[in-house]
Amino acid sequence: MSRQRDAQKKSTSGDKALVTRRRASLRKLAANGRGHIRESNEMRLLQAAETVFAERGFSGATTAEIAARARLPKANLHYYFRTKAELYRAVLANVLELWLDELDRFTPERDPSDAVAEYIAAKLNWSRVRPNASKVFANEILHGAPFVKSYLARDLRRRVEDKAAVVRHWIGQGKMRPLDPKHFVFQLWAVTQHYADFEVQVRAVLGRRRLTEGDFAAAAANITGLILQGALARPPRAGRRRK
Amino acid sequence: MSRQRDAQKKSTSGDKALVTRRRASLRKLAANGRGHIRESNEMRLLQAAETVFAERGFSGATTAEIAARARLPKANLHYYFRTKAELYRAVLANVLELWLDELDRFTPERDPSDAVAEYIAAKLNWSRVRPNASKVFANEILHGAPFVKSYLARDLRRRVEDKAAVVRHWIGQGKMRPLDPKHFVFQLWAVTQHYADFEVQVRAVLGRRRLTEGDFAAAAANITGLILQGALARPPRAGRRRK
DNA sequence: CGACGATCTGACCAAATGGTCAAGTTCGGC
DNA sequence: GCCGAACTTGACCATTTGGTCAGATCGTCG
Repeated sequence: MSRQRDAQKKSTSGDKALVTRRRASLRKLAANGRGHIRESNEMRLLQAAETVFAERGFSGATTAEIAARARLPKANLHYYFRTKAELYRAVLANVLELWLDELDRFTPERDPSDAVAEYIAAKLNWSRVRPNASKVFANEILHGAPFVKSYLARDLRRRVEDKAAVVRHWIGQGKMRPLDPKHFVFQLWAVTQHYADFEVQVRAVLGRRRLTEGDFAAAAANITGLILQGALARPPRAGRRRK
Repeated sequence: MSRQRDAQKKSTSGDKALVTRRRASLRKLAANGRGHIRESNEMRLLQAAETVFAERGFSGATTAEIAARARLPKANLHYYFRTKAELYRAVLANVLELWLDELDRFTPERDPSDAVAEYIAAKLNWSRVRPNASKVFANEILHGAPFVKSYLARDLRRRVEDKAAVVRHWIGQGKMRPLDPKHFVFQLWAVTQHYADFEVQVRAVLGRRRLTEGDFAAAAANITGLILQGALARPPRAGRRRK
């Protein structure tokens, strides 16, 4: 819980006072081993909210539906989260935390093929096990990122900048084709998130009622093959020598 | 206008009576050379609606805002489009029409590298000149495609089935690597739409206030390079010279 | 146990919003 | 210029919905 709250404080600017008050309250309670009711209820609300926000978007979601899904009276929801926006922010903070770290597989020492393959597998796995997180984020971005614009411009941008340097390093080593590192990252994001965000379309085209584990395996294999062959430098042997 | 209406009739099941009535009225007027007021106003409303739906989603959009953007009183909007849902359907129909045809570049006689490169360029171009169309569609899919689910399962699925056959043909000819054709199509969609749907994120990471033509050119080059090298069979001879 | 803060909740409210309507005004063919 | 149809629009309404509140209940520490 506190992880999520900290992330929230980091990534959003509004409601400082509120957050501070709530955190103080939490700390005191946590120290006493109390507050487990709060923790449990916030958990349920966040989970319900993730689902409802994913299905209906921010405006389409109603606090009544979220509360119902969490099996709590609506007034209780507003006891834990002052406003719908605050609840939404909390959900977003969870997702951002999830997303951000995956890029850390990109380090100069590693082999790009390993790092990229792992990244694809990991991201695709999130799309499978927590599609709603992905959808909430996608929805937020789609509508202009009103809540996380500053986060994107700060943290995310810096992070991608770092990873772009790594990719450039790999290129310099002759391990990858010369390509634009940032666009390369966009393309990784695009293909992996697609299976969560556009799930309905994928299902419709494949004629599935639900995407199976096999579908995701096929997707992973395809993406990995495409990206690796598309982005890695061709192996120097086999009669061809590059660089 | 009639194109859009037909597409709408094809792709949605509800409101048959309404559509029929409106179409009859339209036909009569068109025959007399009248109805230009209707045409012009519907146009403005559709355009305004595309923007607002893209920015706010279906639930977030208000008929008042759409009307204001079209510089018409709200009651006037409801004169041309009975309900918000009907207006939304009309916007969607426009987009679907736009999307569907691009896949037709995939024909067995063509060279896959040409077809794919063209497709990427075309799709990316739509992302640039009509990002809102893409966003409306993305939003619809993201939230479970309540209005177009049947369209996806019918028309789109068949279309992709066809094109998958073409890809298989190319693979059989040794022009492409053996890969899953449908997933290949998903990946094409993903990377091209990303630049419209996640525009804010792309802008934030690139540090742009607006995506320039140059950004799109870079994206196109990168995607094309990645996909072509990733999906085409390696040229049999060592000295490369294609086209 | 008694106290006190945390938690719970039904009832309520004001604002926003989709949609209606009736009384107009304009248009274009005759 | 007349007439019916197309179009316009301010005023209005019912519903939905985010959020409030006061009073009740619970949990636990001293």
